[in-house]
Amino acid sequence: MPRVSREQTDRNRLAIEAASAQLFKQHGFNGVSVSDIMASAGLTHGGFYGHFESKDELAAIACTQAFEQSVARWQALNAGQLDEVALIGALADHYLNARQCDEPGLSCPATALATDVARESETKPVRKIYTNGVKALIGVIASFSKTRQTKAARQRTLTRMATLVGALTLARAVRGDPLSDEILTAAREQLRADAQLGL
Amino acid sequence: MPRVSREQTDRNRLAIEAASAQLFKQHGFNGVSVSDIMASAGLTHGGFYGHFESKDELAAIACTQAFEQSVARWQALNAGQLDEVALIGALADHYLNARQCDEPGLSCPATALATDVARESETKPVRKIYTNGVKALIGVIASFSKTRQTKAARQRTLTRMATLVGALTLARAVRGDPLSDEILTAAREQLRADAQLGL
DNA sequence: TGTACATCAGTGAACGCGCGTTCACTGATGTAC
DNA sequence: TGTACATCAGTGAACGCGCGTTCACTGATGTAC
Repeated sequence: MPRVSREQTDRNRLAIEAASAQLFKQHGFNGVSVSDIMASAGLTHGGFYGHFESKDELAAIACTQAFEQSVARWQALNAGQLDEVALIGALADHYLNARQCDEPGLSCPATALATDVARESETKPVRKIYTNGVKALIGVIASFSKTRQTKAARQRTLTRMATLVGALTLARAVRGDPLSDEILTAAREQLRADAQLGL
Repeated sequence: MPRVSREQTDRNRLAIEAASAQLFKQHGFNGVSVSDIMASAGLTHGGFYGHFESKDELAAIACTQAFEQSVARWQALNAGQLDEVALIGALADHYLNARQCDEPGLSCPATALATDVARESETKPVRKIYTNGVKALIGVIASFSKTRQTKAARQRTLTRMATLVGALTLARAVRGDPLSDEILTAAREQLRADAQLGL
């Protein structure tokens, strides 16, 4: 039943991008085939190269979009008139829960794609995209604080980011064991407690 | 030039195990082929199945050995008469440095294999091995403290583990950018500072 | 507005390739005498 | 200790399979008149 209207073509492209972002985060770049992605978008594999140059190009696009979505979600936490302590608590609750843990496809690329990106060659576009994405997320955490960004504050911000990523990474890897939830809860409460102390 | 002495056979098996542990940590379970592993051990791929049932079986063995090595290294930090603050500082220095960051093959499986393990089916042996390995590492951190393990202490221990894993994971993914070193340094100093405060 | 036709999005077979695994074979090792 | 032979660790070709990518084809869409 080819060919398809221009509007449908655009919708198909968006569907491919959305499906790939989800699948890449869930199974990694090498754990997903072009056929998997196209099937998930309701198409067959052959049409892929009408939309994208290569699987690598789509990976870069999907990574970009995934970070944009994550940054927007983090910024949305800042919509109310919350102070830093409440914002860090809200971020910890948002990031470290069972749903994020069980559904990497719907979750943050900073954690879901970290190891995949690290294993890509440094010349691949996705490396720079990932780095910029992480910088943007770190920027959102920093923006939660209304005071001047001292060296100590910067250090705390980077460590918070590391704790968020590490707790979710570990919780996923030990999923099925009570330790998984225990790690999420511990990091959540510790981040909140440390913020409370004004560290 | 087959066949080979029994001693050589044993040495070959050990070489395969060592090579695979290194390659799996570096490139992930699916990023390494049986041929890669055998070549890295100085052999050809066909002999693999004389030593192991399957690639999965070797993955489980390699994961077990990698954790044993990591646990031993962490425990070795405790050989002196250091107090908890000094031990946490020593662990942070050991875990969060450029060498660990640049050489995942020589590094800790808790970080290097986390995402790979998370993507394996829950029925695969490597899942349980990984979980037990992480528990052992957490146990070593807990053993650094000479006081009773309160709920707060347990929470701090789990968060420390998360921070170590997250900082190394992120530093690897943004390698090539100054942010990489900045994250390692920040987490290292923050872990030390928090320990100093007796948290 | 209606018709004739060029365009091109999507299909599915096909490509070369590398994967995990199997297996017939080789020839040095290990053993029985 | 020396010899004859069975064993079996390692080799490399081969298996079926799925990968990323290409391409001839189809037929509804979009356009020129």
